[in-house]
Amino acid sequence: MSVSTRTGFFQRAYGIVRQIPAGRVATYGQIAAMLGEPRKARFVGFAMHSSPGVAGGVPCHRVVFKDGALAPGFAFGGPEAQRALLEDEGVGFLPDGRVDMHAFQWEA
DNA sequence: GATCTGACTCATG
DNA sequence: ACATGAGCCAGAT
Repeated sequence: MSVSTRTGFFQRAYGIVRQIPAGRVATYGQIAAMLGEPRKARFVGFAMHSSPGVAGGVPCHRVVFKDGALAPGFAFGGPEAQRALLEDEGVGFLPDGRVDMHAFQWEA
């Protein structure tokens, strides 16, 4: 039984998020789809909450809503901090305060 | 081990 | 355009 066989859905989610290059963002549903389970989009978010953090190799700040919006109130210190991190990586934001998915959504 | 909950998303009112 | 409901299923209590 390899680690992947474990229930560790979270662990697999981390694996996907870890592959998101800097200056790119992915949606929860997109990551879930990469796991082969597009219905578990919620758990991808949960995994981020429980994630070891950027220092742990999980740039959860690169994971956003399908709309390009950020998690309100649950992002590390607030969506503003998340936005700051993304902008620092070169991600552009729309006047609406959302990520420009049209230009920065990550494609495997 | 049943119940509740939830960083989502889609459909409907 | 915004609010609410429902579906999804694994983790926490």
